[in-house]
Amino acid sequence: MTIYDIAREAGVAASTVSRVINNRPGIKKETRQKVQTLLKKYNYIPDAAARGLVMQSSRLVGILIVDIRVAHHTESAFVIEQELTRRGYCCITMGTGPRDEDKADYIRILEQRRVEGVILMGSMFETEAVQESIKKHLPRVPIVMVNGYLDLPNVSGVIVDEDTGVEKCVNLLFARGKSRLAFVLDSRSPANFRKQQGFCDGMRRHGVKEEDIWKYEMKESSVQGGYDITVQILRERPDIQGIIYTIDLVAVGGVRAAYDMGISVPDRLALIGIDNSIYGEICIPKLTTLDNRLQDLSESAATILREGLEGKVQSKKLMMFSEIIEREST
Amino acid sequence: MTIYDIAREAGVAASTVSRVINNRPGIKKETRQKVQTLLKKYNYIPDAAARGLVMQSSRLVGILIVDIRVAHHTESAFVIEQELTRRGYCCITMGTGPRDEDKADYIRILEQRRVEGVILMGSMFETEAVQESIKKHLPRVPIVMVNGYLDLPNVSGVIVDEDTGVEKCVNLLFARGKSRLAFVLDSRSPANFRKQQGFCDGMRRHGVKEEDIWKYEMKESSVQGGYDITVQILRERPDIQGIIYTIDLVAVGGVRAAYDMGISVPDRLALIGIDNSIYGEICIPKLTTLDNRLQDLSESAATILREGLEGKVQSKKLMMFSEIIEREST
DNA sequence: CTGTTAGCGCATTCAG
DNA sequence: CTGAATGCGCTAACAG
Repeated sequence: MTIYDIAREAGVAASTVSRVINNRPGIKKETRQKVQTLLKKYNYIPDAAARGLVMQSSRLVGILIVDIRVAHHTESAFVIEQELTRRGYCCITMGTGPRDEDKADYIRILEQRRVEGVILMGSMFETEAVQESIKKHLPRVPIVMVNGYLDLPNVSGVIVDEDTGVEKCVNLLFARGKSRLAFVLDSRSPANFRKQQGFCDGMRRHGVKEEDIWKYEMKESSVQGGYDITVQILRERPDIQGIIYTIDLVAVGGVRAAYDMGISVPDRLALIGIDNSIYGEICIPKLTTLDNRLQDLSESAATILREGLEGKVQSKKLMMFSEIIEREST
Repeated sequence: MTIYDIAREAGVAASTVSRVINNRPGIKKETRQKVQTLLKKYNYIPDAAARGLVMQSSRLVGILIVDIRVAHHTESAFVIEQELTRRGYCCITMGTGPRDEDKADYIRILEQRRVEGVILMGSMFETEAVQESIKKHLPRVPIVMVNGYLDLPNVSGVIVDEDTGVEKCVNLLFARGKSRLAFVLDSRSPANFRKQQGFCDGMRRHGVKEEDIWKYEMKESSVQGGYDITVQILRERPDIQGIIYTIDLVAVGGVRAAYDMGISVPDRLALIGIDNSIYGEICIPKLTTLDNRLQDLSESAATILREGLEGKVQSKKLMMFSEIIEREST
């Protein structure tokens, strides 16, 4: 069913049908009526591709997420999609997978679909390959990174100061009398390295010697992974007093490990996660966590992208501040 | 940058460029070389909309999810997207929101984008309005529902027998010596009503009188909501011995409520959730749960949709069997 | 082996 | 107020 089919049956020209569809003025009432009846009769819906072709605009926004199973990323995507959908854009979100070349390739796919704006979710997109792909394929399309940044004229970033946030966590633990601390990295994302940097800075500021700044890295970012690494840490360093994890999901595995080993939290061991996710509210004791304010981050990202879509200024770098939510594990 | 721009600079016709792009045979090696060099030079990527228009095919698959924040739905979407992307389709997933008219409207949006296949995630799409919208807008496009079904010639459903699954949960609790049981409904989806039905059937089969089949419904599907309703249940029925929740997320709220009220799990109170989600592994004690095998469900859904995309048979109804994973809460 | 022509479905001139 | 003609970027059929 095309406008021509409708036009023929209505005994008018295709352009008239087009005018009716787009509510253009200057159509006789009866003609408009007649056409509209037919449109309804055949459940006619214009082809977005054809319309986009002639209008030179797709009204499409791409949201790229490395892994849509990661809770805090879908939370963000939800907020952003809501806002942009309200503004008349059609948000298509896609999972790229962790491989760098695939992430870059999805930039190409977005060019192919002629998106008018892009959201990049998470610091995992802060890579050379992605940067090059943007330069190649989407050098003029407004792009906003959530918790990440790339130095390109059309890319904006909304980031949270997780480094100083983690430093504050270190301070909190010291204030609670815990000074022998470890840091657990769940995956090698730029954001996580920033967190680790904050940990090291905090420890140094407290006069801890370099060899007593304990850093651990895990194989798999999961509850089980958090469990395993925590057991290992407790074996290697029986006198440890506190652990900071890059992500709640992994920290709750640590809570369980402590429980199974008969180590009381927070008395003997204090635990802190990051993200202020639902996981931290489930476990017993409830997890102290660094709130990186993803909700606010996402809203800002949506706003900045909207401005970009409307042709306003680009390439902002917005910084937000994280804060500790102290619960039962410290 | 269009094929015409490339063609002009290469001194050939547009169709030649098109042939090179699509690896058509019968092009002189040098010509192909010359064109390819230019394609690379300008990072040329064909416009999917224009190509789709003339090829009468979009290679687009739509995945509709009511709320992308719901973990088990994104888990499913992840699996399906992986499979279909591997087959050369471009998956666009969108969050519809809970309102019935919005869900129906997204069917229209998918028609507008001329998708070639659709995944509907969850039983929430099992509504009159969605059914009508499919009849109106996508009567010929293969559609697969994950854990749901609509009786339409182009719609297939992969569903899990959660009703008999819940009945098995009832049996388990009776086997553990628990006979005074309650059922908690977290939201009014068809799947949840099926679960409740299974609960009632199971109770009746054990000779429980109708007035002793306790059913509760909550306002908000969340950990806190599960906490609140559990406190309420324990107040109203101090002698209760077991609770089955429609979803793990809510059940873990119940675990916490029991903990705070000093009620030992599972000795005095047994708790069961549904979904076999990560939440159940986090809480202490670990949650016994009904595994509805979403992974398998999703893989089957992807396979069926793929067959539909390839023009094979449609409108299957595939049933899978859930099974109890007993952990520490029963 | 390559160029010319036509048309996918639509919106937008420009005439009338 | 409406129709005919044109072109968006691309592929395919047909010539040559």
